[in-house]
Amino acid sequence: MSHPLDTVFAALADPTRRQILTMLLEDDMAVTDVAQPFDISLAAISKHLLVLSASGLITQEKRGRVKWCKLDPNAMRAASVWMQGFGQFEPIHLDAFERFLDQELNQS
Amino acid sequence: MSHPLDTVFAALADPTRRQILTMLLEDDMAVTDVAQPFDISLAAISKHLLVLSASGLITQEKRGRVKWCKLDPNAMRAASVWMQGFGQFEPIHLDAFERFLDQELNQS
DNA sequence: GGCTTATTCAACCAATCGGTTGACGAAACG
DNA sequence: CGTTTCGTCAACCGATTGGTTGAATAAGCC
Repeated sequence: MSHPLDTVFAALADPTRRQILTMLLEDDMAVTDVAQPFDISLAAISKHLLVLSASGLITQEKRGRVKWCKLDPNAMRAASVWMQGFGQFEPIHLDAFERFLDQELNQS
Repeated sequence: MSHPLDTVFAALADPTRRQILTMLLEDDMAVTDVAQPFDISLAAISKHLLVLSASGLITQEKRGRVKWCKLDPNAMRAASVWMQGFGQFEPIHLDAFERFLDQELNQS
């Protein structure tokens, strides 16, 4: 019975889990493949993935004997929105938007 | 020897600490005043504030016998940038930017 | 000087966390 | 069929966490 943001931020607080998330950014992965770059046990990785899916940061789908892990952007978006709600700093991706803006302005 | 994001996200994972941060959004506060809305001990609040300042989310300055707590946006910005670096979702404040964009495009 | 207020320190506690190991279940291979 | 591969489960471990209390420090007030 804890706030969703509790579990999302807690999940993000661990460097192994953050690295897993960045790996999943490239492509969906099976549990064993996720574990490959780390030198901790497969069981430990399995637990990390459980934490990530419990927080909603990833989803897991079992096809045959392999379980596929994929990013689910919703939870991280919620956390990001909470932060932005703070309004203490300029919106991110300003650069990208300015480039886009320049492009739009100069093409006509 | 942990990554800065470890401590920032860990600090954000606690609802009491997040509430303290939102309180500090209104104004700087003394430790005792921070503690007032919570029904946990002052010592517990003091520890929470230590966690927040260790992570860089707030700074504390002692003037006389009272210690003032104020938000420091840098740490949260770093965390927000990390999230946005994921690029899995539209940048927040898109609305504001689109309004700005429209304005720029239509004024010439 | 003596009381009061502000805050931290120190010791303790139960619960959670990140990791291990070994056994287990279930799907694929030959 | 037997074996290998994929992944989880269960029990355990030491460290950390969020809380408590009571004492200690330090600054302001009358």
